[in-house]
Amino acid sequence: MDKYDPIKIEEKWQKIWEKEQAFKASEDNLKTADGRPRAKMYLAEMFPYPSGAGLHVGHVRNFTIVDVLARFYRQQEMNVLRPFGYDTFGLPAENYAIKTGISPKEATKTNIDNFRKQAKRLGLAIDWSREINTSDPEYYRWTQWCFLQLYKKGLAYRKESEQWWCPVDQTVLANEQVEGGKCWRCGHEVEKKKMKQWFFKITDYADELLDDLSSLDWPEKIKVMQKNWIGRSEGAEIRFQIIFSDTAEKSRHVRDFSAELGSSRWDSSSEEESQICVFTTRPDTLFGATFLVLAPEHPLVASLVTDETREKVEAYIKETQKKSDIERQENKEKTGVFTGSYAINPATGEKIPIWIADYVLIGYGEGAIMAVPAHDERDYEFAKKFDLPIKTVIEKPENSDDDSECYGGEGKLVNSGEFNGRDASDAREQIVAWLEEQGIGKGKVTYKMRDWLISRQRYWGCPIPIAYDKNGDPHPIPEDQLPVLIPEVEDYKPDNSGRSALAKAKDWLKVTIDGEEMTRETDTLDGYACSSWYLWRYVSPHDNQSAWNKDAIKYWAPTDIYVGADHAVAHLLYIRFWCKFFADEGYLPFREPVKTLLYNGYINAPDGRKMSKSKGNVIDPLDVINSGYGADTLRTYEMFIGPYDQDASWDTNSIGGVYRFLSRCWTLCFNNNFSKNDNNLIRNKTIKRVTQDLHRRSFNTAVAALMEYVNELYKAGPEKEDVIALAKLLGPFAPHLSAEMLESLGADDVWPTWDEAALIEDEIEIVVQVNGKLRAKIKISAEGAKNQAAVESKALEDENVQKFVKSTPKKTIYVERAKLLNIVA
RNA sequence: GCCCAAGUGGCGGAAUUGGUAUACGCGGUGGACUUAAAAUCCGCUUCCUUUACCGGAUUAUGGGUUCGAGUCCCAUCUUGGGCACCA
Repeated sequence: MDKYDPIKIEEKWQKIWEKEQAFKASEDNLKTADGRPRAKMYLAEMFPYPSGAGLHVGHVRNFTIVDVLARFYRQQEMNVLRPFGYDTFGLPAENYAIKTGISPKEATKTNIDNFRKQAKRLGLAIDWSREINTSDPEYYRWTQWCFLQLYKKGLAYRKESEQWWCPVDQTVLANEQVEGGKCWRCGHEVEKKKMKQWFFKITDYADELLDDLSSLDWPEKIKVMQKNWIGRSEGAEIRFQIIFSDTAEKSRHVRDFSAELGSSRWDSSSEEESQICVFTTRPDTLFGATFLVLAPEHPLVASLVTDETREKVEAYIKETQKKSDIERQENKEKTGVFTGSYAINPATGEKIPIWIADYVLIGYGEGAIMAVPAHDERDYEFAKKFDLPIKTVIEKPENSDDDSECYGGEGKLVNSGEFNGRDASDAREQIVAWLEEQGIGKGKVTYKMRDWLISRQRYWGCPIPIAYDKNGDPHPIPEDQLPVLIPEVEDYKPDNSGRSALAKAKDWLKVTIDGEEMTRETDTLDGYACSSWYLWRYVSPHDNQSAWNKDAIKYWAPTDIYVGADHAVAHLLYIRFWCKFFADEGYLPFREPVKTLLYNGYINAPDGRKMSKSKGNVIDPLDVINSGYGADTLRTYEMFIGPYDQDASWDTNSIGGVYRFLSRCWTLCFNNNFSKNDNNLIRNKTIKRVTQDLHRRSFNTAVAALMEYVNELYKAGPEKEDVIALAKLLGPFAPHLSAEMLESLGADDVWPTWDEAALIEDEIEIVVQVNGKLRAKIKISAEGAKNQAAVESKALEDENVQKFVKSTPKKTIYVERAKLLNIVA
């Protein structure tokens, strides 16, 4: 018998699979060989960014999860689509180009070739004919088409606004790409910069994106993150009449913040300029509003200051501007100044002071609040510090254990005029109705989510298919002129003009549309736009008539299982947004792109820290394969390492155990020493366990079950049938070894089924407890186990049981399902 | 601060519906084979007591419900993740 030589057999099978295009998917593959219908199954991982460093062990885990499921469903004779692609636009390739002069296009090609070669060595069951690459003009032509569809419907628009700007990468960033005030790519602190930018109007779908979360088979933590990100709050906007102080500046020097806020909320008549609009989720506490607070950037501030307060207010505003957003977030100590003016609480008619403070944010709600210190933590803190009145309007219920001075809960209204005695929850609606009657407010919903900023001032991205006429007005590039190709340039470096390197391609900039000379847009699209539709491209990746073929999409999509480890609120929100948009446009027959989302954990270095080049603790999967372990061991090890959705640390010793296990599988098959032993029980048990474990995605215990099976076959001696079952069950984890074994055994790879009857044992072991403590194990016939009295009398015969049961038992509990008898003595 | 998840041997982890806690693997240890080592094969390996059996303790800590709790409830501690002045 030859020794198990993974390198040899893996090369052999990879060649065979390549030649036979073994995993090519077709929507015509509807029936099994014996005529039963095949269900479709579409699985994908989040496609990788092919970095120069090649595959790392995290990719292997991610790809293997998809592969195990793909092969499992395939062996169960389903029609499986399992494609692969590359997310290739982005900063690393461009920064590499700036450093080395090698074009991003060239570097990307090299990296893809390397990635593909490495992925193939894992033995993945991929339909390689469907490979896609987002920086391929054949692909980004359709990204541009998608943009134009959004543009046509007004969901891609341009506006001037303050945006996050990374001074290192010299580009703006989406809110989703700013992590803790820092650039997600380079980690440098971001700044605000006012620029005219392109946006996608994701906020149009805020409600649906929120509501549909409940129907998704996604991890709860992702749903919560998306819910928080959308940040829907229901409440009311209320207008407060301003009493201008005599010395308050009447000639308005209202600064223009309307662009900043993306609306014309404050482009208003003089009547509205004498009012302050606030947003609140607690209109029921209106009677307790004892002052107003405006964000320092609020445009009305300039007209509220008086001669006495001007100096202080201006100093405060200056101080706030100096602070970075991070500093503002870090320092929670309340600060603020009085403007000098007052407003009227519309409910009480009382005159209340107007303050400014940086704990009120200009970007949320109305940039102004009514402060109810008795029932809001922050307002309470502020009122205490500046000695402002606190007025209770909600009575704390008597049974409440909340003993803080500031009560934010529910209760009955007091000090609230005609609303006294009402429940706060009812009063919310009633007060809003009253405000509407009075014409001074209305019910309103606000969201934390902002529109998706998609402009990037970078070279290596999908050009935005827009050109500008002489007046600077945008025009879409006609669809028949797509793709707008990325021009070749000498120097990829952005300058600080706020324009990408595309601006350096002078000839490319000129374009004629409808006989008119225009200048092309030089911004490129956020890479997330390119990945927002790729799951649909996979169904017809080479279609040159449409982004995706309607029949193919109807058959394959939506994606049944999508596996990733990142992008909870960016990519995973964007694909849902595009899906809903294209469903509205009639291009998709479903409104959610992914049925089941699996979110796998990371693999850390043996010391538990993140793997990184700088720490020198990176495990290279190719080294693991080439060291002699092979891909099957690597794959099986990464499935055995722990639950797929938890982080795990690499253990260099443990992988040896998996290799030993596969070697033992090999030995069982190839030492030509089959016995005639009856292993029906353990074989059927194992088939059942592995099948059920795979259905519930418990990959680590499925491998453990196979290990136990092999250990038992070593002891008992295997029948040929036992080894055939083993080879089939190994298929998802160790496909090369499985194929080699099945070939030698002359068997197909169809997933085995178990015989429930074979699982019934002749003699059953019953656990006997006395007062819940294990005291004996007795054996009884299957027939006897059905009879509680028989089990009891047998148990009481046991010497050890007798030691603990001195008199007649008070009670006995027999659980046949658990094979357990508990005697209460 | 708020929300969520988790805490089980020396280590990674298992226990699917409240029913034998510690499966499987690593590490350790003893033996077989070998001149020897590696590889391989066969044992043992939660802790305490014990040559062994028997027994006792144990799933972060403290209570509770139950015939029976790693699993359910309450409180506390620790770790990880998310959100973080969002009115």
